[in-house]
Amino acid sequence: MARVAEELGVSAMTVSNAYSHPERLSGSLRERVFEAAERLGYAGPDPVARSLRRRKTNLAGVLYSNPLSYAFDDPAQVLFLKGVAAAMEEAGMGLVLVPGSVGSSAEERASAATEAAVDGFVIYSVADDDPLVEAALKRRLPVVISDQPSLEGVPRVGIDDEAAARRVAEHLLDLGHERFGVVSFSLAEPEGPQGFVDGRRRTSATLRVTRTRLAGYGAALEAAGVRWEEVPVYECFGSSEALGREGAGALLSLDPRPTAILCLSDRLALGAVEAAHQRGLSVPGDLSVAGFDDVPGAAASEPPLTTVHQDHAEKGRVAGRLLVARLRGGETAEDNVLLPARPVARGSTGRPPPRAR
Amino acid sequence: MARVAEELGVSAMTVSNAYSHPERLSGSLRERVFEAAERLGYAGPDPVARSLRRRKTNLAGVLYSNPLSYAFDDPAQVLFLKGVAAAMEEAGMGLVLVPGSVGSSAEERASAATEAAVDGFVIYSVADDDPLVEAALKRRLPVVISDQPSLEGVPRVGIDDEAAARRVAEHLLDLGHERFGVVSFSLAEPEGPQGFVDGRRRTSATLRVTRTRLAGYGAALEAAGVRWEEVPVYECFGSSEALGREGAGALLSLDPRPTAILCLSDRLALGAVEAAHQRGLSVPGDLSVAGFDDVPGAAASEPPLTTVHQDHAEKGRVAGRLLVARLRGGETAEDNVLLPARPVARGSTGRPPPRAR
DNA sequence: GTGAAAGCGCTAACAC
DNA sequence: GTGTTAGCGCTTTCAC
Repeated sequence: MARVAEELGVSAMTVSNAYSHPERLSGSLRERVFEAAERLGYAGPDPVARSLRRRKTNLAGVLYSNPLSYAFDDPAQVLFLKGVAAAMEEAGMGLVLVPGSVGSSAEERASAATEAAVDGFVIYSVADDDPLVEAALKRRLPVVISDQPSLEGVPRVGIDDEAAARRVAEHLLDLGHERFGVVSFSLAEPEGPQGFVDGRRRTSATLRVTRTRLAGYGAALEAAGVRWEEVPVYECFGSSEALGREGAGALLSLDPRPTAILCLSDRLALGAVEAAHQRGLSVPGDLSVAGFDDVPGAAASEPPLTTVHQDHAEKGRVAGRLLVARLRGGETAEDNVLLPARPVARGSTGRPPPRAR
Repeated sequence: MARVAEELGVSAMTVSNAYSHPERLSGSLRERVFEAAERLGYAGPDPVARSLRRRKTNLAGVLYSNPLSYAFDDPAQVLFLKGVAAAMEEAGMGLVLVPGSVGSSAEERASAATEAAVDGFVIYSVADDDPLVEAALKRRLPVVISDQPSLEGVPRVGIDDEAAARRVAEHLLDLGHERFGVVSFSLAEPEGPQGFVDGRRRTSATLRVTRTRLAGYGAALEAAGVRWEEVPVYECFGSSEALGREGAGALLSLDPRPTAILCLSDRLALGAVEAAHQRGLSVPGDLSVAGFDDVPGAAASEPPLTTVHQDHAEKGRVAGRLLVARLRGGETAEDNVLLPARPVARGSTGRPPPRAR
């Protein structure tokens, strides 16, 4: 910039103004500045220096606990990102996907939050005790959390997971089911071995969404006289079709076999349906399967998946807008947005097989 | 930082070193620095100031010409982003999604490239004459282009679009088709009215991918004695199922009706299949439809879609790695990576109906 | 409408 | 091991 100023015999300030405050210059001088810049190969004010001086980057960071590329595998997460991106775009801001975790140690993850040059964070679905959260908060930048954890004084957007879970379970109960199984994603980080989960781990899970959904299932089942303690819950460390197959496979090997499987995500549920088919069981004839999320594809699967609908893109959009509001307006009212979610009964659930009643 | 240093009676340099060069400090002093920082609410070196001083941000920008949220609608783009993200994560870098374009004027788009605080750009599928490209190049930062445009001296990763298009067209020709129609996405930006495209616009299109794929179709058809000039090409301004329905609808209203429709993307092709079904035409009985991209879902559609397979995630990964290599290694050999792409014949193409032969 | 001074928060380079 | 100096490139403030 100094070189451009020198070339023209004006001060650096004038060059700066040409870019940042056009109205403070005569049109012709402004033209001359741009022309000289072009000649000297000056592309305009350095964004980093400008950010330092202005004390804002115009960038929002998105933080989650998985490797970046996972975020693009899960349709629910993609929709969420889409919503956040839309909100940022509205506000003329960019989105930074912070490198999650190559080695993925807790420390490394925290440092991602510490070292990101952003004006604020959207934290997406992270464990209550993830050091990421503390690190982000320590920056004293505005933060909005989606889904989890739920933190005093930090705006959060999510759904009523417990009520939604309760209502899918009730749907299955209404159909007459009595023997249940659950395929869950992680209850806590870091991940241990996969497998069946005892009662203590169920209630002490550090992933709020998992804990709350399980609590919802439990409440519904207990209310109907099913002993929740005895319902097998298989914990998978992730949320993919393959894991759902594995989890449901374990449940279907039990004797007696469940007639209904509740899954904490649609991807797990889609895998559960596959597992049933592999064993020659029909869905919903022999086995009912319910998912959670209503991702695109749930309605189109064979059979169409009973699940809980929620608007993931909207969740992201709201989270993004909440962050922008904080960034712009300083302290707004404390927000804790609960978006609607409702069970959708489709073809994958039906009455239990006669011999099982 | 100064406050922390003062608190401890050491220099700012020592505090800086505690964070950036741990080995230059005694362990105990380092501990004391962190402890004082904690007490004073200092979260560590400001990332922006650090970036200014070190002259690197550890961020790569991704540039495309559509609004950010579009990128999350198209499965091919999501996979591409996933690949870029994976490459960045490998390198310990973050990814910036630069706000495309609310008002979306060319100038605004260019300014996104001018004002992004990044170390380099991945430019994804942008028109030859998009000012975005010039703006990014002017920054003199490393740039890698995916798909388009194709620029002297700028590394590019893509597929051989022309050859791939030629081969799908040949597949249809081999089946015996003689009456073709094409559903294309945009030939140029900015977008004009949708509709049928004349020969001049076909060859002067500024979107290289579109131009090249059309050229591939044309070459195959001409070689088989079909007059390319007379093949109707319907241009849609985007690549969605809805647009594919519209474009195919227009083609199916022609008399004589095409027996084969070539689509420049799978989403368009999926829409074309719907359009046929709406009209009571069977695919491939009455109409053959071929797509391009082999997105997840193409194989699972009804009927499974004949298309051109390419590995979008790999494309993103290669683009990302190329950028990282430039960033790290300075000038590497000029790269122009062509990834494999091959036609995949599935259920949506078959022999033309007897009465049409 | 233009410019001088000051400083955003940090760290490379080099002493000690 | 620790400190000093200097400066990354810009813009806010205020004077002219």
